[in-house]
Amino acid sequence: MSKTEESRLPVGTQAFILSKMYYGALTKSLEKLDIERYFSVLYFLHNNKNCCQQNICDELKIDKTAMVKVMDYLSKAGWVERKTNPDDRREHFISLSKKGEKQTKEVVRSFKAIDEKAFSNISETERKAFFKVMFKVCENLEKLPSDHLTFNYKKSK
Amino acid sequence: MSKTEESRLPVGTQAFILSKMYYGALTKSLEKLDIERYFSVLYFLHNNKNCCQQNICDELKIDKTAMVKVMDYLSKAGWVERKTNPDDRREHFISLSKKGEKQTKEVVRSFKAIDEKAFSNISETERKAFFKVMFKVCENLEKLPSDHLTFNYKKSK
DNA sequence: TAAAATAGTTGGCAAATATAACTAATTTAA
DNA sequence: TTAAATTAGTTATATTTGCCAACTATTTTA
Repeated sequence: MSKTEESRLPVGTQAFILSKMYYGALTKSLEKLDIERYFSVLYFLHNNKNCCQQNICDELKIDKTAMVKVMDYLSKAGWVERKTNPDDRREHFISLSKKGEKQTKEVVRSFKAIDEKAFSNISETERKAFFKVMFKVCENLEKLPSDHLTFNYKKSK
Repeated sequence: MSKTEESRLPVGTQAFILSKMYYGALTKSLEKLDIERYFSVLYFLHNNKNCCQQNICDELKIDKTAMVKVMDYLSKAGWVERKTNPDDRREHFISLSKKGEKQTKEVVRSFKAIDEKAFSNISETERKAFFKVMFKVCENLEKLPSDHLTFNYKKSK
């Protein structure tokens, strides 16, 4: 199972595999809820109050037209509410509803439980170092020229 | 940009973001090719001879019905060939064609170039430790009960 | 104050993901 | 040793996602 440096998968591929397994486990552990998608958005909203859709798009690298559908789904299910920002009426503040707030606690618990299990045999030091590198890699990747990426403010033609 | 331990995203979410940025950059850097998808499969085939479709599915966590479409796409484009394994005629060995072999070198170069840039300001030691943790996390996640995951041999009902 | 940029929306299309049901070949276990 | 179970690959289908172009409303800029 262990790979040599030569044959190991590229970091992007390995990260994608990790995320697929992670969401498989997460979705399984949350199947009793009345929604079955977009848990990462709820996690984000739990930690970020008064953000608008574009903020979520930027942080989670989700396309803004996809975000409309996410919000339709979550507000229809009664988890989130959209409120126009009075100081910039283009923006819609997104907040968890009473129900969403309550249920999201369960979502966050599941996320943390799976993180816990994912790092079960890994020391605190190693885990911190791992995330430090992960953030650096993301920062580096953000600088590279990129295709169809998610925040389509301006078309490159 | 740096996160506290409390507010940082779950590892699965962060890995997914990383992979989206990674593939954005990769796709951009390979846009001159006559294919525009499934580069990770080609990378895998470059390092693994005489594998059948299921091997690729298992390693890259891709559903086997999706793999059929991947193989249709790549063989139609003339990059790969399917050959029945004479020792187990259920299996189709997948190999790179002459053209695929040649072009995949370019794909592998691009992967390695982006990995290089992704880890540009990260030491060799840190990088190795990072991948070690990444593999451990994947191993841990593999053990968890999981939904609709990709290798659907047996239905859990 | 006209032009440019931004937040969000809509509609459409291609691709990704998952399920169910199938064929053919091989392995297993009674 | 053969009937049952499993496996590799395929087909068909439905749903979701990702991306683009075009649009409205609002705010920023020059």
